[in-house]
Amino acid sequence: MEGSIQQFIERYLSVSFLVNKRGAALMKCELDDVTHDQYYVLRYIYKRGMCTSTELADVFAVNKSAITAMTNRLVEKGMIERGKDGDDRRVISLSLTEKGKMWLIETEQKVYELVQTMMTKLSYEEIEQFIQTYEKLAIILQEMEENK
Amino acid sequence: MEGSIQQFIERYLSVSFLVNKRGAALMKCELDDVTHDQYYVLRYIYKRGMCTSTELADVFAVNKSAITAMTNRLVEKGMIERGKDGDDRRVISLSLTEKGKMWLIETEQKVYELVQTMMTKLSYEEIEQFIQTYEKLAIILQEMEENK
DNA sequence: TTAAATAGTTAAACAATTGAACAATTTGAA
DNA sequence: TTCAAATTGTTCAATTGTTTAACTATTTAA
Repeated sequence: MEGSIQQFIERYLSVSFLVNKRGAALMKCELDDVTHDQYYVLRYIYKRGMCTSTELADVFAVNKSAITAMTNRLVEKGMIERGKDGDDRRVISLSLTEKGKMWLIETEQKVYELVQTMMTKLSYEEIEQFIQTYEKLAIILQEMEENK
Repeated sequence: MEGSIQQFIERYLSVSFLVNKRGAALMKCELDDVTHDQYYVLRYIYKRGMCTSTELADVFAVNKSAITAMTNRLVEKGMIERGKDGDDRRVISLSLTEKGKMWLIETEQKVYELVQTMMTKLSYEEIEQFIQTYEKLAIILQEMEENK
């Protein structure tokens, strides 16, 4: 049993790195001017409607100054805009511009096709099970981060 | 059925990004001076015993010049060494130094503990199934890359 | 034999990231 | 109520990973 766990870990480390790297490389082809990380930031803001730097830094597990740099580039590209809102005058809200929304909707289409091509080589049940476990891992990781 | 696939894609995009980011952030704590990417390069060379720049560039899906930059840093850190060998005098072989091997073995221990903490919250069967599907995805991605 | 292909490097540019220092603002305890 | 501590976001300098184009050295093949 011990040996098997070791092998699981070994296989997991190898395959997770590979899939991430190769997946990112494939996605990049669909993203024009926008980088892989920027795409995920745009996605996140779009799904939230609006969010703050601190929230992004928490979600993406990076420093706030990294978020400042990224959002600067996205503002320069006309994809997002900063706005003051709410009672707390320290807080700056981030939201997609019309251009940003248009771009994201178009791009999601292409990315979806890519992921779909990948997924339809698996059975419905296998996908369901895979994603469920993946989601469990996300929660476990978050707990591990908090208990540190 | 159509709608479900859409939801799978959405869930997959969200969760894969999160797990990668957070997993990398947790791992980084165990890696002293070495970066996340450098760790995977060291791992790969160690498992192979020896390899070339071109091979690394293929496996990691990046340009050869990116590999040159990374290996330069690893040579500066004393973790790997370049050697000429074989008949083809263009080829430069990369292998771990003694220091590199020592470091990797120690670090693998810590990383294994981390991954183990994560995995032991799942059942044996669930891990097995998850990794199997993950490995299928790696193969599918490689095929998609070739057919392009 | 020589033109094309291959292995690796270099240099310039950009993106992502960290850490430390900072300004503006809010919160909370004495 | 007041003032020290905490929070939000920014700036700056440094490091790393990456791409593209141009280049050198070497091998392959027509």
